[in-house]
Amino acid sequence: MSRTINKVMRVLDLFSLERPEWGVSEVARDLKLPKSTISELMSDLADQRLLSRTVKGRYRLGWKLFELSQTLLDTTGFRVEARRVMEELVRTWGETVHLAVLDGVQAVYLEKLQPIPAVKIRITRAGARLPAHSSGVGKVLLAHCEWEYVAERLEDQGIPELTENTITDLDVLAEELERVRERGYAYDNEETTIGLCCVAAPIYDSIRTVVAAVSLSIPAYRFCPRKEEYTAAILDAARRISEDAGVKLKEYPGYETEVQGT
Amino acid sequence: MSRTINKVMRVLDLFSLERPEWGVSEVARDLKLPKSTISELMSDLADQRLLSRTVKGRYRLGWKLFELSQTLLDTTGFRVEARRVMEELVRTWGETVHLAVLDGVQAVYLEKLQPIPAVKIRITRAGARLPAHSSGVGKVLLAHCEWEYVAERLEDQGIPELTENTITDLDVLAEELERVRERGYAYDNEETTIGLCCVAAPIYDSIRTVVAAVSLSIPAYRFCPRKEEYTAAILDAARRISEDAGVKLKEYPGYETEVQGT
DNA sequence: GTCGAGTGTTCGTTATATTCGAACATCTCC
DNA sequence: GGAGATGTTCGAATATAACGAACACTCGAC
Repeated sequence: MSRTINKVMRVLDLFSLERPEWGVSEVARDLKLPKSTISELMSDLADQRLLSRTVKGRYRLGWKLFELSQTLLDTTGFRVEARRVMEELVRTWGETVHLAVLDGVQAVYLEKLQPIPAVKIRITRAGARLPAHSSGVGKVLLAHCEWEYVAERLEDQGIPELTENTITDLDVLAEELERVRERGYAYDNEETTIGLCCVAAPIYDSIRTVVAAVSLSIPAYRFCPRKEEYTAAILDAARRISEDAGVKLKEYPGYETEVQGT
Repeated sequence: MSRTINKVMRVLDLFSLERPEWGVSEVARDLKLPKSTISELMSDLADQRLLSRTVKGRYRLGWKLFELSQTLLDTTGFRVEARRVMEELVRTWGETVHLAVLDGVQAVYLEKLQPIPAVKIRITRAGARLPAHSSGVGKVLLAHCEWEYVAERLEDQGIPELTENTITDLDVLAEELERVRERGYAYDNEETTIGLCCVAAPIYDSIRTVVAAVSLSIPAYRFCPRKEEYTAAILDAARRISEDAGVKLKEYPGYETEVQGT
């Protein structure tokens, strides 16, 4: 593993919402590396526009990152249609809608659409990265990976327990993912946040690979009595986004109770 | 300059709208470097999530880029208010609105809002990077940099002539930027694309530094007769976005001076 | 105004980590 | 089945990033 690349990422990862601006000395202190090393590194990163210099010789993230991110987004097929369908979901149900992809064994949230008087959901936002095993979208995405790979990565990285409902046992998770695969959708039963439930369904691309997941996130007391309606709604949404990608999914898994073989 | 970082950027820059997926051999051939070097490099980048592996061992840009880009955007103060005001501009005038920042001597477009029956503007999109000297937003942004710096960079990188109206002479550009500074806004008189005009105004942050620019882009035949109205509109928009950033700009440059023809 | 502690940057040498070609394991398509 | 792709692994040679010290500079306290 390239030491330079590793260091670059450690530097970039320091920049956060709370702390969007760093000086060379601060970074060097935080990473316990010589000032000179960091100075040269950050200077190089600024030359490449991965960082940008502020007036006072300090640094912020650079616009090159936005550029690259934008070509990534613009070449992500389902995004436009997903956005359209998600807006419709918010209008119809007045609840928060999420769109996420899988990265390793973590869910990266691409979009978060909220109704106007929104229930505050703290932990998610576009660009957030959350452990996949505890959320609706995450479980949908994990369910369509090779279990071998998932199990290995989870054991390496640990299986954080976000609430008392979070599944932290590998065997239990395996069963849960099997269930998700069979029915074609996943519930989050207050596994990420107490008081918050969620239904999620997979988005397929033209070669029938699961590429993303959408979900409705709803306070538990409102969710439980109308579970079936929400489930039907998110399945329909996911199906429409998938179909827009090119292939008719006549037997969209879960929608007509057909099970997709693996 | 770190050779590794340089190589990383050359690799990342290959990924484009037209070609969002690359294999190791393709990259190696394109960059004229040994396969093994590229293989290890791209493998490292994938480990860091700057790239992601597709099913067939090829690579796409990784979601880490989106993550970083998102924290950059979320820590960019003017963006939310800018978006609001821009939407209003589109509704009111039915024309395309751009928001851009300066990166070196190039303008990076953060946002492009179009009316429903849009005049097709090919070269801009969110995430696009264009030479600053030829556009309205670009000239506004350059006008508020040190001329020394701008001149040096332009001489290094060359001053591309996008249309017959593009300013390609450094002295002429210096005068133009002086004029832009004085009046507080810039015109693009078919300097980027023939047939397309533009008015742009600067966005200030709380310490009165120019951090971005907004513009109205309008077909020449529609623009010329109503130049003054458009100018007043974009100045008002820029002022409102700036004021939202914290400081009252009682004497927002150009706002209370008379609008002059070019 | 002056000092001192902070900042970011530059430099030269050393050792380390990247590089590269060849060999390897797969895969795809005639 | 084989020819030509692909991506990956390996070890040795070398170029490259790391480091500490010295530098120039800014800022605030006194």
